[in-house]
Amino acid sequence: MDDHLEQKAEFLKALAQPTRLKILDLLKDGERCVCDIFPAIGEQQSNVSRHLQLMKRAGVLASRKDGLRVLYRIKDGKITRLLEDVDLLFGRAGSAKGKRSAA
Amino acid sequence: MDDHLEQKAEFLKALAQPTRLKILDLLKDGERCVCDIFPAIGEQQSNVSRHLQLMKRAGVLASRKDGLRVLYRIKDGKITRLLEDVDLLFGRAGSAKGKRSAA
DNA sequence: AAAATATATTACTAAATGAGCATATAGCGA
DNA sequence: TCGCTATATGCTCATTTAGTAATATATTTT
Repeated sequence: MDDHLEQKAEFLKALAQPTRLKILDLLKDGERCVCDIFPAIGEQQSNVSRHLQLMKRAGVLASRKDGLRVLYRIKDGKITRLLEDVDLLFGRAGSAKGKRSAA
Repeated sequence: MDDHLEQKAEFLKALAQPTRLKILDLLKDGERCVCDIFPAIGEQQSNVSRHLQLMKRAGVLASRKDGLRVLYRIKDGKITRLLEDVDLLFGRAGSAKGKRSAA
């Protein structure tokens, strides 16, 4: 039972960081390779790679290889929903893209 | 826009810690004073007090005074839902109490 | 007003975190 | 095979974090 707590905390912690939120915001539109992500958010490749690993270990992301690249994606649509729900808590609709019904 | 990211990260971070998850698990049944919380989760009063402050600042909790005591509560039912949704992600129903429909 | 109770705050310590830079590893094309 | 590109991994540094213990600040009761 305490084990579950740890896992839950780890999962939430994986979401709870600005750089990672930026990455997730990109990935909500579909899978992307590291080479796309790090320029898009203005962080170093190594830094982004680490954040991706961390989120993967926490169960937030999944990945697959495509030749040289590694494509990352959000593991479960529910996670995207979750993040949108957090936005709603702050009276924020999603970041103007890929929104759902609005109610 | 980056401001919102920070706020979102702070909010999620406030949830992403085992001791705080224990506190939230207690509070989902209703408001509680510090004096009830800290023995219930086996942490020091000062430690719990600081976690409560942190969650309050992050917008997770609200509080009111009742005589000597301070009663804390989860600020918005949506937050409780959010935490339940995280449980569902791990194939966990809520912690056996106060569950909703079960989907 | 003094004692008792509940909560918040401060100072300290150990551990975790995020970022940078350099380097290692893996897969592709010549 | 060699070089080129993409990703992952050490290593270090500065900062943040969770916890403890001690103390300060209410608020109630006597």
